[in-house]
Amino acid sequence: MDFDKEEELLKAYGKHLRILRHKNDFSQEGLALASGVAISSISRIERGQLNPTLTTLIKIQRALGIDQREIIDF
Amino acid sequence: MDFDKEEELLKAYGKHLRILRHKNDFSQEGLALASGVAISSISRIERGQLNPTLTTLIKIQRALGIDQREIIDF
DNA sequence: TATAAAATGAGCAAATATGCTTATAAAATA
DNA sequence: TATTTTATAAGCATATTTGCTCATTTTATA
Repeated sequence: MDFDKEEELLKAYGKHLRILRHKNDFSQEGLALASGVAISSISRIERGQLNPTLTTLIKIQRALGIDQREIIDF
Repeated sequence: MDFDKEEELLKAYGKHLRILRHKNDFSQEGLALASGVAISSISRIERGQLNPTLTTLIKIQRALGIDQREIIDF
């Protein structure tokens, strides 16, 4: 990352994910159960403390029932 | 991952990335230099051996000069 | 306000991503 | 065919992701 700091990018992504989650009426716990991703990971991703892997993103995207493109459109 | 195996998903993603890279006229080395992602990582991602993080995906997307959505549309 | 639900925080272990290097192999081109 | 470019492979060290658990805090609701 040379333009943005990685830190800022992850924070921005966290906000995006939180909005998606709320829009689709999930609590962190509900999303964790539906996706198979640990609630602690979801919490950390939303706070910009974790840099999720592709498969984690796809698990979340599928659980939310959204389009693949939407998960990264932030 | 309950429907697909994670392995298959990463393979499918690797194919997608390779196509994007060729479409934009990059060698693995060129993409590595442009993105700051190690060539060994790029090679492993394309072969489905590595589960890239969000920031790695974004670095590659930016280097390729493509839309954010395109990097995950596979 | 009191209670319940939702989210954060911290710490641990295990698995894995990343970058680096060197050696080979495969593919493209002169 | 010979040369060069491109890609694979493997191994190592380091950093980080992930899941787990428990305690605490914050937010929503009765």
